[in-house]
Amino acid sequence: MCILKSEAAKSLNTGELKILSQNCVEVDFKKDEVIFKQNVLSSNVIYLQSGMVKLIIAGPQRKQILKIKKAPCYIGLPTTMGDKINHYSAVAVQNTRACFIDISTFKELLRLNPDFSYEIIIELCKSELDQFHRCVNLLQKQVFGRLANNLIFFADELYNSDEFDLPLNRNELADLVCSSRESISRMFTELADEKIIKIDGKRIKILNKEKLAKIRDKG
DNA sequence: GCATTAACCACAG
DNA sequence: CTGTGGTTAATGC
Repeated sequence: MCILKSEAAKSLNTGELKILSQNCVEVDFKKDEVIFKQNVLSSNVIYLQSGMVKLIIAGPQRKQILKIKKAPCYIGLPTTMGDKINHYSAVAVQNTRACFIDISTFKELLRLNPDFSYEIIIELCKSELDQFHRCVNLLQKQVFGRLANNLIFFADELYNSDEFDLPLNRNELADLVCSSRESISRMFTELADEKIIKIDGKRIKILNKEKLAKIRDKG
């Protein structure tokens, strides 16, 4: 049962787990497949079992990548609990296995089991703090700082390695840091010239993390 | 004024 | 899909 792996689900008893497993469906997604779509009615909370996903919202001007999320985690909690329709879309960035949990089942478990609810609240709070920081970064830093910030996030949080394949193309990176495709290109070549990173297509290697961190902090 | 930052356009691999 | 050059607008000494 996939959900067993979730931190929150550890606090469920056998009966509750049974309720969960009977109202939960596992689905595999290939890279670029849409897991859920903005503006459509949503009735599931989704637990990511493996893989990686980008959350995208269509803004007033252009689209915006909200966040890259890596399994194991829940996605769509705010968008499913907060309203009837999805406020953003989720698209697989790599092959991903997800578990769809019926919203009424999920609510029932929240009601039945305080430990489960507690874990969910913790996750949501962490995520909100995260968003606050992201918001300030986006508003107060220049593009270089925002890009460096995300490169370090990829290395430290997503891949646990200083060498990795970018989960996004240049255009999407621009959508992530509120910039333009051209600026991202230029910055990559500049960072490479200064031997701070090495680039080969989507392959990135961070050569000088101290300098990169300095760029991130200075903005 | 002059420099810097970064977006938009166009064109080329 | 990417990289580069030219242009341009906004902002800050």
